[in-house]
Amino acid sequence: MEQAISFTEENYLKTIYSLARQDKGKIANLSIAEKLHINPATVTEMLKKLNEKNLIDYNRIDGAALTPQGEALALKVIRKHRLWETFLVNRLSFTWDEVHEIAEQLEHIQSDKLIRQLDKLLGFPKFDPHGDPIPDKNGQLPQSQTFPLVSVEEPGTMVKLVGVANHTTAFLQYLDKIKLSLNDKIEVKEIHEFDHSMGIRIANRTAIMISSEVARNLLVSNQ
Amino acid sequence: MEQAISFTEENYLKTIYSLARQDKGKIANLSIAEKLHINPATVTEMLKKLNEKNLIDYNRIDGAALTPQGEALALKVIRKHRLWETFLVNRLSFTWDEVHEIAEQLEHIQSDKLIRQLDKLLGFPKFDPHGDPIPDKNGQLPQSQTFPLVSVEEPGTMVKLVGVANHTTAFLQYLDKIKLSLNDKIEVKEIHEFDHSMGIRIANRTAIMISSEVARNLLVSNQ
DNA sequence: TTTAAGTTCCAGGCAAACCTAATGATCATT
DNA sequence: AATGATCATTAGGTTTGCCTGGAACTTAAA
Repeated sequence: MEQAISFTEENYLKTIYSLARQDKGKIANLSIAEKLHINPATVTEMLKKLNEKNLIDYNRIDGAALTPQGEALALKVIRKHRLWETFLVNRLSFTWDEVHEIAEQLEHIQSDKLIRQLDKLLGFPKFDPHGDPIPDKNGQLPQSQTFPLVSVEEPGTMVKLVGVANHTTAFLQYLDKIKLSLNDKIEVKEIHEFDHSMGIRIANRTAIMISSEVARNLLVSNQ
Repeated sequence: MEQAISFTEENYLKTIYSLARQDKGKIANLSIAEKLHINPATVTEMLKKLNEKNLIDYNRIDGAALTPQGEALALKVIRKHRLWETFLVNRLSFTWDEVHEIAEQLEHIQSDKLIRQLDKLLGFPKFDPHGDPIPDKNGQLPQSQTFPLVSVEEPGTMVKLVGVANHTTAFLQYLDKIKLSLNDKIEVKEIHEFDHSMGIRIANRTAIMISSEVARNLLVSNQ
């Protein structure tokens, strides 16, 4: 019994997956409704349907959690999304703030061979242009110990930008403006207690100031 | 007033375009219904809708014909389809009998920049893996004077395979089996009057027999 | 125990894309 | 000019997928 999954259903699974990452645990109806900008009643309906299809475990008290099948499907969609983003940036000269919407369409294309070959063409990338990990064909996420820049407490610390936690066009274009790119080295020069703003040097250039909000959205690793 | 076009509507436009190529002129309701395997009443409904949107000129007596806008849209979809097929074969190692269904999905992705960049990546190809002409970004089709092999009347004629008129998996796999590929040289050795079957030599190999049905679906050019 | 927050149930709606069955129009031929 | 064949249209449904608002319920905290 091959059950077809609609675009909408795939998007719900993706949303539940990403909320579960953040919130650790079962997902409330309302948080899905807010994220997707739809009515909570609509969410209830869909959650019941996904529960029927064994893609989530759902009850009114605990909320929703992906079943293994649901998680596999969510990871597959995420894999496709991130591979397509990588393709768009690496092969078709898109900038990192342009690719999300197109990838939202491309992620629903159904063809296992297509995604396998695309992965191969791109050289089996582990991270997409935003630094997000790309699940492999078995749904395994590459490990990376990243942390938000804002959590650095010692001036003088050197880190490397490996990802962003905010994918909005506005934020990405801000990074372009301050000429901060993935894999750039960042040295924390000063940390201001009162607002957690930071002075940083990017790739040994002149130091600049960034707000704690920005620092919160920059994911970095040691060295 | 940007009016959204659904997948289904795009498919109707494509169908009308291709029928107009064959049948020269206005398209009857019934021929669309047969091609898409749907009920004529359904077709009537959709044709009225497309007429409303000024994508076709339609009345019950003459049938349907694409307006300039409708033709431009049809050509755009065909362009996308054929560029994606080219990408799949040239970059992702697909065979020519595997690509149609995936391209049917990919052709509906909306992004002008995507298709422009894809075209560039592929080196602005003029023909897809089946030899079908790819419309350029202005909807212009490259010219090529091809004719079906079956129309050759003189034994000894040398031609080149430049396309196929039948895109079914069965036919394409038959061509693979007899090791006939695009751009192969074909020499017509003998023509049998009674059934129009032909003896041909492909790329100077041993001669083989093909039926007139096969010869009808092989598009060739001189030299 | 009351209230607020969250969830669900219910009734309903809407659009897209398809169907059947009956009716209507057109045309070729006699 | 009549007739029958063919094709198109109308009318009335169905299904799928998505959505809404409002009433009612549950739960947990004040």
